Amino acid sequence: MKEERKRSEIMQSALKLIAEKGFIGAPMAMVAEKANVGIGTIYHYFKDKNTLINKLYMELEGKLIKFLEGNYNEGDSVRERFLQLYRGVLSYFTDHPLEFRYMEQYFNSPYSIDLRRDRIFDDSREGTILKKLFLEGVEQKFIKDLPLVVLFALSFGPILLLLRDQILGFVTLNDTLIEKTIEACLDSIKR
Amino acid sequence: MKEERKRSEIMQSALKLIAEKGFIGAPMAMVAEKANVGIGTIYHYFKDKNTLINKLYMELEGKLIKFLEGNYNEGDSVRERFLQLYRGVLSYFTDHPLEFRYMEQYFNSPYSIDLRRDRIFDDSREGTILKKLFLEGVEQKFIKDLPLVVLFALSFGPILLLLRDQILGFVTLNDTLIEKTIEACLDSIKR
Amino acid sequence: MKEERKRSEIMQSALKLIAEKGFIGAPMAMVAEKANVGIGTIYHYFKDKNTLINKLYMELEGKLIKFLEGNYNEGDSVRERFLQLYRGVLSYFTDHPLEFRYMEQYFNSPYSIDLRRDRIFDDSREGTILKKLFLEGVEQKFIKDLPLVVLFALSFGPILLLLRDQILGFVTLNDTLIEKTIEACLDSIKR
Amino acid sequence: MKEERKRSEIMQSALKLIAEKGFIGAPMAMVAEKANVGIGTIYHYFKDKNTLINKLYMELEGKLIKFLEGNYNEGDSVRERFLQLYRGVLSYFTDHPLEFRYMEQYFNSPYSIDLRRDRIFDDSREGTILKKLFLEGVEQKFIKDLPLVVLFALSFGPILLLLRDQILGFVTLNDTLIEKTIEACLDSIKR
DNA sequence: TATGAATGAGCGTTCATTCAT
DNA sequence: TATGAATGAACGCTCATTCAT
Repeated sequence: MKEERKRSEIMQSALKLIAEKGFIGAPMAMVAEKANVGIGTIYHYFKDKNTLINKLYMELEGKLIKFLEGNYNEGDSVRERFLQLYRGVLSYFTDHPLEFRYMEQYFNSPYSIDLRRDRIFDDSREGTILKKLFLEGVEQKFIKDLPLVVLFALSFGPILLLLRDQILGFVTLNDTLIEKTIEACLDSIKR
Repeated sequence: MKEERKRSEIMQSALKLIAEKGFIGAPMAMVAEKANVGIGTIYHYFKDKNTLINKLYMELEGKLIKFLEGNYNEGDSVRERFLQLYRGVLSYFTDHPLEFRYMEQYFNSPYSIDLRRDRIFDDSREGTILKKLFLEGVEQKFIKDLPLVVLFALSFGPILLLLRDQILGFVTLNDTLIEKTIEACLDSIKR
Repeated sequence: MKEERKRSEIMQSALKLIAEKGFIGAPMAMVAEKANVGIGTIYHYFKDKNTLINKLYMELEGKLIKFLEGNYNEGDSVRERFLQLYRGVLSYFTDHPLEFRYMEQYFNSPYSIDLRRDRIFDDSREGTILKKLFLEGVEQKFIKDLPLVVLFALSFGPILLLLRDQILGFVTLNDTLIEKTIEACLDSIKR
Repeated sequence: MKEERKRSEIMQSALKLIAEKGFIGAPMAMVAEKANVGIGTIYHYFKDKNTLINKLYMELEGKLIKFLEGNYNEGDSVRERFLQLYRGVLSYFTDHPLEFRYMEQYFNSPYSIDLRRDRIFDDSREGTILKKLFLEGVEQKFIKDLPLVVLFALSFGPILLLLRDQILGFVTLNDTLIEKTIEACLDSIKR
């Protein structure tokens, strides 16, 4: 119990520091301090900084996927499922800005070398869902017949950019704006 | 003359190293070595590493804008001008992958703190052009009536993501694919 | 009983690790792991690492002396007793290479500060035996009249060097070679 | 000029500290301090601690060999040449106790892994001289017909042990004692 | 008695920056 | 102007030791 608490506090501390100041701005000593833990303690739970960073990423990714799956209803129309995914990503990261900043930095760093975003279409559950949704849409002639990477970029490129702007304080997205935006995303992949 | 050459070689060296290995992978000593210049010399041209990084970014941005302006024809239709801009960004960064990697890293780092992307709509020439184009499109009822940031995200979000994938080797974009993609981008902002 | 087993396994573990990897290559955690014992347990049996190392040395020394005494026959001639001691040391360490490596490292480290080799002539049983043998040989005009340290160095210097070479794999000593070698050692102290 | 002085002071500092306190007792910060040099400076001259230690060893070995060669006269009889070598080693290390302690520790550590004492018979000048001397002695039926390693051990084992005792203060060797000792060493390899 | 999570001083090393030449 | 030797703060990480269970 207690041990899991320490592990979790270390991860929280790392999440905050790295999200706010980047990997360099988050020395292990500072992570330890913010977690109210001795430096050595971190090394009981994580082999080294690299491992901490990767484990943290994987945990955050897991949480995101769980959330998206919770909102995803196989019975809905393709259109509705797309809108639901877009809405989900936007609302999840709006509620979890640190996680957005962290994941963004993670992808933009050598840490993600073995775990590139092309994973998005790998055989993980998340990858499968998205891939199947795209293929189903293409088959129904609802979605343009373009490569998956292109469809992905059209779908999520704008959303990721907007989330960034929102988290940095350049926009505030209200509900009607969000609906208009995700409709626009759909417009770009719709036939 | 000669002095300008040194300055330029330092910047080239920094560009390559940082684009390929990130800011951490580019210590000043290595930048100097790759530029065939003494370490101290860098500090004659740039106050410190921070300054070098910022100056380099500004230079790269300037080159990009110049290129885009060269391809931009005020006489063209709004539609054509959008397509031209999209095409321009895609082709410029396809030809200059190091610059793409550099700028991407720059935005994703504490170095860009004072120079946020909201500059895109500031009073620089580039900002003005893009802003005017969006406003003109909205006025003509050709473009959706959405905030500029949203329109920007819809326009360039997909393109930036695709460029990344292409540079990392996950896709290869041929001309017809490019045309389809930029049409799709236009679809998302078109009424 | 069981407690003694733990103590003994800790010592075995320390012996192996230190003999093979040196004092630095044998952290307490590793000693504990190899002994299938909790880290804390070591500290029940030994005050600290220093104590463990010293106790281990003393135990190994005791075993060696016991072995040498077993082969030592007061009734033999001085000459025979010398040869028997030389033979004993060679055969004991050939059969116990880890113990040789351990003791060698021990003497060559700050750990042995309080327990220098001059002990060899102290009032321990071993010291007494060797001292008496040298003195008896000198008195019988069989051994050169030299200081005890010198006689000791002449006797055992070559043997220790050879053992080292053998354990490291540079020589293999067979029985005839051993006999020739110990005769040569005797030649150096013989009148 | 000045640069070479710093390099040399770093080596002197390392020599003293390591000889007196061992490799662990000589942290880089202490080496730097004793050399009146910044920590970073050490790393200009030596890639890392390992390299410093190895370079230092090689330098000390070079000095020793030079000294021994200076005292070695090809025209002398085999007997005289042996005595001269023994005398040389004894007097060199008596005058340079730190170097003795350093080299002793070096051989007894993982640092010497790639540079084992079997080098003594390799094709370095030193190795060649000693090897030739042994072979010549054997051929002249002056020296026992034993493997080189054994002859080496008989010759230098006692001397190294005695030097150790002397440096630690357990004996003081005067000239007559030295002469008797090296004669005894010769006795062990003489036919 | 036995455990191992927790600790933090201390290590080797890096690197942006300075300054005498 | 150009250099690179010199610096030391700061980093990631190790490990002997403690102590609550």
